[in-house]
Amino acid sequence: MFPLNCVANCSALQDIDYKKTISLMDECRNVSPYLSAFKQQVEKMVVFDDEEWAIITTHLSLKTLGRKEHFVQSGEICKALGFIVTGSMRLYHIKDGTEKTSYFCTTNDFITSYKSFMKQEPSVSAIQALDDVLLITLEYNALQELLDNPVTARKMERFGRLLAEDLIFCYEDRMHGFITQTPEERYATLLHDNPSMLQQVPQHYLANYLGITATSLSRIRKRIFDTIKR
Amino acid sequence: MFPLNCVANCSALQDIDYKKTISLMDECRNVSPYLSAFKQQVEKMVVFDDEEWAIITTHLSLKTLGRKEHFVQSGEICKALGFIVTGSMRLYHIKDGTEKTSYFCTTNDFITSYKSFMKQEPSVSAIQALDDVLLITLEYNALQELLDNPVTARKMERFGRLLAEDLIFCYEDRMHGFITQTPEERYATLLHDNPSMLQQVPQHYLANYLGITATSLSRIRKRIFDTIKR
DNA sequence: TATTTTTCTTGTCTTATGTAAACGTTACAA
DNA sequence: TTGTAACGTTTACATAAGACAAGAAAAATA
Repeated sequence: MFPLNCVANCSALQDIDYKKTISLMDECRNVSPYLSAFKQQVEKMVVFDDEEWAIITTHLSLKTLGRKEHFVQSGEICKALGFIVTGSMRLYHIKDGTEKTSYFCTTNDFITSYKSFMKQEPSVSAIQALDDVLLITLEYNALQELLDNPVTARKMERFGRLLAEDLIFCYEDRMHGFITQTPEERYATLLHDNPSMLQQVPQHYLANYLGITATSLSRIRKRIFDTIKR
Repeated sequence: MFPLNCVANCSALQDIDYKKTISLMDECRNVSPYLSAFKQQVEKMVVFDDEEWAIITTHLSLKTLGRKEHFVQSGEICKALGFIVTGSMRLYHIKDGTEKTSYFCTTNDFITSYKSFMKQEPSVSAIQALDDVLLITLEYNALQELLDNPVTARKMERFGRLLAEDLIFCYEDRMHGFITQTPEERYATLLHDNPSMLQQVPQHYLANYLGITATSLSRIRKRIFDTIKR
């Protein structure tokens, strides 16, 4: 297991020094010990053979983020697609100076600021670690190389398509909830479909995700749990 | 120009007879006169050469829908990806017996019930024509053939990826609106970014799209236009 | 352990929204 | 012309949500 605590111990360092430290540490680190979960998730979509994996692997990097560190800042270009080996993250927007969380990712999920990454333009959203996080990353240039390489091109296009489609399915469901359900129904649905998320994530983040305020979510919870008791 | 009025004139016929009529009419119709707009939109994403277009074209069909006719019904498997040559359509869900519109498409847009089409499973949403509509369609099996054909496979995978990505960009923006904006701000944004849509679409559909009731939208409009007058 | 920060709940007040129903207008068909 | 259906607006009323503030509880940190 990767010693995540060594990251946490550095968290008093300033942002910039800290990042340098990590990137130097990364140089010495090989992706391979953490590849199995990554391969497993990728091969749910496309099965690559050994030759292809050999190429892909050389295009991957490891990245560690301490709690509250950013994968992308708002206004920055998102440089990589991430795969979360351990930990969890949130995606948020800034509105009137306050943060609005709109998405969560956890172990075995892929994460990126999609439009920013694919178009290499400044991101409107930021992505931040909720815990200490270990990521496998695929940088934009590395992805382009895999899409250009005749050995990997065809399957990488397909992988990209299926990854995008999964995100669409997720958005379709979520949008469906916003259009057809009340905030209370959306919370109840989440409680039913994804109870683990509710325990891992601070409520005020969750409130944003549901499109309401933290105050309102607290009252919804009270309403629901009072009803259950009765 | 395609004589859409001939479709409208049949609209008194029962659903099932009507559909038969149209499908018979379709047999005699060649896609080619309507291809240019389609090609233009596709080639914003991927440029196909003549040999590839020749193959693709044989996999396309034409479909006409009269006003209020359905492209997909809720619970049905969505059989095709559509490209709107003329007309406009809406996507809606049913909640407590009432319809909730969640998406609009118009000329030069691609439309499908994504999850249903890609997984060939029953659709949770329905897609209906708002006008008389002329569509170029690509059926699921035809798409699979293009993805299997070595001549077209690589570029079709890419086309699929880029089409999916465009939809993600659209969802990202929309979700951003739901998380960070009030209904009034969402309406104002739409008024600014897409004024033509507001004029083409009935307000009660628009209200659903914004996540509010028609009553509330009417009040919002009154507030906004009163403010402008002052 | 003690202290600080973050998170959650509660209360009050104000405002926006949903529901349901009524009304006027328009488009279309009988 | 008349009738019907669809659409947009308005009203009254009840409810829920937002803003703001205070305090409790929990978690992170020293």
